Amino acid sequence: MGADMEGGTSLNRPDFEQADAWIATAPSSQSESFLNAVLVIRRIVAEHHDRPSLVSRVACEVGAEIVENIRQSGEDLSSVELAERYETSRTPIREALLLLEKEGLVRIPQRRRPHVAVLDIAEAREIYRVRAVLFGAVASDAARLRTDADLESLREQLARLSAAHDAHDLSAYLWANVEFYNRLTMAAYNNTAKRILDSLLLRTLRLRRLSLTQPTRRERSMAHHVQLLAAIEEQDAPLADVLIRSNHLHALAALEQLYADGGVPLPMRSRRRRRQAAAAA
Amino acid sequence: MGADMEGGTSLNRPDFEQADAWIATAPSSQSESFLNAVLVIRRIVAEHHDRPSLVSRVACEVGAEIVENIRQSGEDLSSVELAERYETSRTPIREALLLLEKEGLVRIPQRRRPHVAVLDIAEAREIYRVRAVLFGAVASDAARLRTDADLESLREQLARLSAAHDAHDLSAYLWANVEFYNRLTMAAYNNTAKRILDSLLLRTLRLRRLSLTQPTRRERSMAHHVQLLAAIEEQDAPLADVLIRSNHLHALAALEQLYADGGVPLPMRSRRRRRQAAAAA
DNA sequence: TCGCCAAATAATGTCGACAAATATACGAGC
DNA sequence: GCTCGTATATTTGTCGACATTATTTGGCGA
Repeated sequence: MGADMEGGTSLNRPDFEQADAWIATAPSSQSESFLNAVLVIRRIVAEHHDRPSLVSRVACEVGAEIVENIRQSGEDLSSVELAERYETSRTPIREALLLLEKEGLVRIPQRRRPHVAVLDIAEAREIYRVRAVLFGAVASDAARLRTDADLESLREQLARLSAAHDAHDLSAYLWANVEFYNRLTMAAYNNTAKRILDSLLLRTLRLRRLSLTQPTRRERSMAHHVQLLAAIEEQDAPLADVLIRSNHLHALAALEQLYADGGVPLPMRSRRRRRQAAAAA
Repeated sequence: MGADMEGGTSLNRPDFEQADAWIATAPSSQSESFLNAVLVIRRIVAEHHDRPSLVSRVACEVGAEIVENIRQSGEDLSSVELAERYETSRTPIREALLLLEKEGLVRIPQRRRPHVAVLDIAEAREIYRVRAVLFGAVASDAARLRTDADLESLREQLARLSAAHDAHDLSAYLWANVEFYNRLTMAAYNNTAKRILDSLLLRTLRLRRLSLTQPTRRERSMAHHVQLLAAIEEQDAPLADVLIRSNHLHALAALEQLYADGGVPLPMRSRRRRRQAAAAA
């Protein structure tokens, strides 16, 4: 999806330049990253909506916009605006927003406009703590239960991760990372845990790109993945557990740093962008 | 399972005798247990719906019926039926069902009737494993972070638990147990973890009563709580961790036993109860 | 000029209706 | 008698409309 023309209305995704700031190297990978976001979100939020229903389409797209920081934290998500934009009634929009609320990307207060959920450092801390513990258990299980096919799948993904790392392609690295964790959780054969981890991942995905901006963080992350896969190959469950927990705590520390330095662009106090009287279809 | 009488309309809560089978001693605590279920569900599913909105009312009541095994596993939850029963349109019903789906009590396949989620042993196993790990971390945190007020609250609740145990009141014991865990998770000051644990608890609440039917299980559970509180009082985080994990694994073992013995009344293959033309208002 | 209160505006929650899709009942064929 | 295909009957997904409730605009007073 390229430039959203129709220059006047504020309905289009704004400030692409801002998004640019996070894409370190490959400028053309913007839309590709967005597509990745849509795919991941579809996997997580619309897993049961097998067929491309209306609500799943809206949920995926809006969710991707949030994850890609096209919609800023706290920004209003008026159901009528979205209904106009997707040329549908408000009922499916409402349901899509409910799906996104379930994943923690959107908040829907009673009788108030839904808005993009804000992720303060306290909540991020909580999420990372939970993820660390759960991921530890999952990695531990994966180390014990993984099949050869799982192992092969993980190796393959690690190669992609490494390639993205070498190419200094931040966006590619990010999504390869997500997919690596996806395969890892699958290897533990615990769908309940996977669901929870996926949901928690989604919540912090907005910050992930920020955190990986730091080169030292990326180095550490890459090294970590190599170690982790080795531990799983050797079926060293305790080591896998400790490794992944440690990595999460480091990632959290990096995030705390970013928040402390004001590197997180989040404020935006819920003032609604004025709707222009938009023309026809 | 008991007689599915289908006397007049099948819209009312049926087979109270069936519920009776699980209430070991106090026959009058039936409705009280239902009320407890409603309260707990309101706390969990409708936490943001502060004001008593329509959807929260429906969600709480239907959810309570599921948890109390008044609605059987797999039973259809037609939105028109519910709309009739609550004298409202289908829109709020739909949203209420979505809320319950989010908590795993209901499944809503596309273009098919929603139905009470079935909880097979595999999923129960997954849930208990996740809960064990997460609860371990939470208990660990609680041991370190608990304030004196938290401690007092836990002691008080343990007393109630003990009283219910001495009175052989299964239902009271069950709900006191739920509240004890609620206070415990609060003492860890991690709302994300609490939310997840609450949701997982809700999913297994239906089975909990079954599991506690076994007297030895109740003895063990009671003893466990005493030990756990002691560990938290002494700020022995590792001990709290191990204790709660161990308890969960024992509970799971009891469940496996029940499933193996066919003690779980769950089957019911989604055939819809025939609607009778119900009369006026 | 700034802050508080009231009218006006816009958004949400709910409703009843309709089209598409599914589940049920009925009847034919073996 | 039982299984399979077809017609009927519900049911879901979506829509546009309305009442109620927030939000914003505009006015008044200090």
